[in-house]
Amino acid sequence: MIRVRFAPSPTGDLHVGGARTALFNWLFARKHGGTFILRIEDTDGARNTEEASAGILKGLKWMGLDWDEGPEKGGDYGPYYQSQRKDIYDSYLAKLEALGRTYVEENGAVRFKFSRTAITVHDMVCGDVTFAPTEEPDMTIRRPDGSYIFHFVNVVDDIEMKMTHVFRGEDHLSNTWKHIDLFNAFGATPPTYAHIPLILNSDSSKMSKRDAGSAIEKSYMNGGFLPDAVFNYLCLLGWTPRTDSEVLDRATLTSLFEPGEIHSSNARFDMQKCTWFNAQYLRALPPLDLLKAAQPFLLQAGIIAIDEPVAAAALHSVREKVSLLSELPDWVHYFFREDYPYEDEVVAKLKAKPENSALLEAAMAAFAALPDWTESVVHTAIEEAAKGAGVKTGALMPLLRFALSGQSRGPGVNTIAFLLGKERTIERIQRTLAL
RNA sequence: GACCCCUUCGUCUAGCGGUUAGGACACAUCCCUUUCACGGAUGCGACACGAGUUCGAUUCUCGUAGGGGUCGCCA
Repeated sequence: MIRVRFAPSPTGDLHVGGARTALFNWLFARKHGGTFILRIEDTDGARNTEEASAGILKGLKWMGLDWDEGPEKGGDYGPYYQSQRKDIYDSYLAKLEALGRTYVEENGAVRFKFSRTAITVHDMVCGDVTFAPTEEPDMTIRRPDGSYIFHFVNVVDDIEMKMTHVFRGEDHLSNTWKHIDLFNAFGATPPTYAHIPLILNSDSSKMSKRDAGSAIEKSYMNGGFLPDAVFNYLCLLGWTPRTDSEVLDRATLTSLFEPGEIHSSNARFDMQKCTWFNAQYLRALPPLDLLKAAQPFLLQAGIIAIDEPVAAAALHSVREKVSLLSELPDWVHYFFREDYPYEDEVVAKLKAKPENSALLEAAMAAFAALPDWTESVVHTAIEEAAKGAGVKTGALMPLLRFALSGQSRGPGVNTIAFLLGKERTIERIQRTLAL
């Protein structure tokens, strides 16, 4: 039975590196029907905060990385906060003491005596990596105040929680021999490791919490990204599934996931490509799902969508024009207010030719005479109005677009008119004629 | 400084001894078109360097250079 874990330390928000680490663990667990555990490594009281811990849970949930054991969930190997596991660590320390593998510093800190033998890490990504007997000083595993250090608790918990595999950042590879030394001391079998490549900024520096685009909540949740898109893009940073398309849903990514295919070289984060993925997912969203996803951004822009089907249809009509949910309000606001603003330069164009008013009036008359109100009927009416006025359809369309939306770009004019309804369409033309 | 990992278009990558070195994002041009987009087509663009192994290296080996990581009483 496969058991994997994501073990963040709550020193800040969930960032893309952490999310990708969690993602690979999650994929592996889900693919093999294993257990995905969330363990909060809050052993450093001075640096950990509850807000950060909550933020990490929030980010994971948003990404759809649900855990089987851990905070809010429980499980047979809890507690899942290391700050609550002191008794367990004490007993493991006692084992080490009994083995004569520890000694106490003058100030009370406890150190673990390295075996000082060659240690080989068998890694699913990097292959076998052998470290020569170390010359480093023995490592501290407990602070003078009695709290424990990462390397120690990490190993103890991986033993206690029966982890079978560990996917973690490659920054841990150089320390893994220390962990194996501990596993060996405890007479435990180390998990199978997979050290995954780091995510770098576009300038090749390691992406960390404070870098632009690193925070899941701030950059992606609040930035108008869809979780599926970020999930998809992050999968492709360090792993290439053997498929033609790169746009793949969770089920496909899960079934295709192979740890052995994970790259061993670092990857730079490309916000443009991540945004492109988002655009792909945005377009594929059914209207009501799009509305649901866009609601927070509409609300933020002061748009209250009362008529859900119409709002959904309005959003749907511009779905191919945007890449982010946050861009949607600018494209649809005029559907939700009668005092929509007019773009200045288009007002100038409209007034530049006196005959424009006559064209708009012709269109208005044609609309008024319509017994039905569908997109195609509206379209035909516009064509005929243009014909009757002796101009091309293409000359009338922009005028109507501007009258109905105040903008020079948007969905098809017949679509706008249809969604507004006959009455509002006529009112808007009148409002524009009065400019 | 020591040790570890890595090195194909600007970026993400395919390639696992013989390919016109393929795809995606971005960019450029054209087509489509009532706008903006979408979509379609085309183009631009890479094997870090040096030895060796081999009939033949992007591919294997070793160096060099470059990048990243680790060496905490952070995780």
